[in-house]
Amino acid sequence: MSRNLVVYNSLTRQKEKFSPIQEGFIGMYVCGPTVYNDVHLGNCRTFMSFDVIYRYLLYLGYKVRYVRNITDVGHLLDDGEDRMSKGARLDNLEPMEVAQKYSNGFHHIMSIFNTLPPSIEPRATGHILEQIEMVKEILDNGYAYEKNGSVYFDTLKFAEKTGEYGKLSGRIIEDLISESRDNLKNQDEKNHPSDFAIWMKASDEHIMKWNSPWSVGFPGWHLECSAMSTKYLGKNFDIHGGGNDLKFPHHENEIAQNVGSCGCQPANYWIHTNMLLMNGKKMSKSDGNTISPEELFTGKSVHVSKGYSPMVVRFFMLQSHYRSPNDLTDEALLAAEKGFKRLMDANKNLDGLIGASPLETILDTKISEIIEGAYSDMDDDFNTPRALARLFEIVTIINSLKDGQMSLSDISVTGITKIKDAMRTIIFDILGLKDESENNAGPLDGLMNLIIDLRQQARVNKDWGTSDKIRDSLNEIQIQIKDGKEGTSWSFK
RNA sequence: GGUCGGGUGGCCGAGCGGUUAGGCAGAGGUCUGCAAAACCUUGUACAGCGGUUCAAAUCCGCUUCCGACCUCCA
Repeated sequence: MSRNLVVYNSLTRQKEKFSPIQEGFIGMYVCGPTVYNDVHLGNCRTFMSFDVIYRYLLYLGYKVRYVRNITDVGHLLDDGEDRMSKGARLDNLEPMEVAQKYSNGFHHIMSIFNTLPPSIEPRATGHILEQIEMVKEILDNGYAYEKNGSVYFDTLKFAEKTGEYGKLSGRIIEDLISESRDNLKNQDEKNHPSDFAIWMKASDEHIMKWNSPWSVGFPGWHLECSAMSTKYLGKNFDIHGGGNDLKFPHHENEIAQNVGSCGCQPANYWIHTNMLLMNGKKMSKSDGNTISPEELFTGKSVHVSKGYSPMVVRFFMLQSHYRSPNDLTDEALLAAEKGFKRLMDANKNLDGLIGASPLETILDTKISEIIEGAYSDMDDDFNTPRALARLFEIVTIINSLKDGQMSLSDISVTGITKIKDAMRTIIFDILGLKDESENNAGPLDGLMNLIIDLRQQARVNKDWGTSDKIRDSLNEIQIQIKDGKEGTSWSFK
């Protein structure tokens, strides 16, 4: 915590020095998925971005309560039907079955991408009471009105009295009047087009509904995040995050609900991640420009020429800043795959290195500067691409030491230890990458050692026919033989 | 149409007043029985036009192209 963390705050549109409400503790709320179908890669990018943020805050020594919700009710489609109900109707399942099924899938993918689980993962349906309470408070404060069993947030009145509405998204309420879409359900019940439902009366055929003072119905989308963040992090907490497509209306309305119920700003810092593009276009569930994690891993998609491992994908995403759009292309993934391998190989090469200088050297100093630079990059609004660039400078040094372009006497014992610590802390703890090649242990290793050994004998006997046959045959089954200075190794192609 | 954010070398992608970003590809070299792999070295850039400045990819203006949001989205 001695470092100076700076974060970009969407609320003020500038980088700000980060200081938590309570020294040493951080409350962070991130909008999670609506579990009505499989996660797509765009979702994954957002959660990986916040995973790195979470990991870095932990690294800095903060005790972080990371809350990421699961929305399983209240999210309306264009025709007014609840997403969950629609999923249930199509699959002939209970709504809770749909939610469970896709929550499981979501967790599975998140773990494949090596993201840490949040501290609390609350569900909207588990917090109906809290949401009803919040509707009451908003009504009591005069920022909502009831119409036919539904309750709407009064954006005009709220904007007039508090001047708060539109701050986050840079929206002006007059513009909202003329631009609002008019095809939403119960639009005619609203006093003002920018008003939004915080409680909706359910129709008879609606499956997910609860009793309330106003009607048998369900909470509006936006409300669950306001209620749950308040419940678990308090009325005012440190960080609120989400994809930047949630800025409006979701986050704007969330702020309105929080301010409207308790009179205080929910979060001090708003962090928004940018979109994942594919071939230059926004990746989105609704317009078909999408690739699922499985398709990407297996290569079974028209968008990729082959499969890419989860860590290659994670590395690829870390190579761009979380606030920049990231364009996923086959070519870019191919480049990331090679770069990631180089990074992992260098890390492994470290094991064989021992510094020979008893004293601190010029190289030691240079390395310390690079490492400090990498941490400074993380301090600067979690700049992972820059931190990664610094690591590659170290990669070159490691390889030069290993291959003899640099002498081991140029570096001290502690210099090597420093590199090892920093590489591992940054790559694995902070960036959350994993060395996937370490999963190959078992009988295969022994078998390969035997084959390599036999080939080595043939080579010693200058039996090139046999040695080349072994090499070429293995190559055909996607195993690559690598003859190096200190012996032969192998890997999957 | 409104609001916001962008256009950086063959590709991806940082930087946002003076410094080598980095990765991939390309070129040269090292190693090797040959090859592959690996490693080292290295060229190439800031959409266009003006302006401010000793100095601009970085600030300002205009032009042009692209993207996001504007009540489905992470």
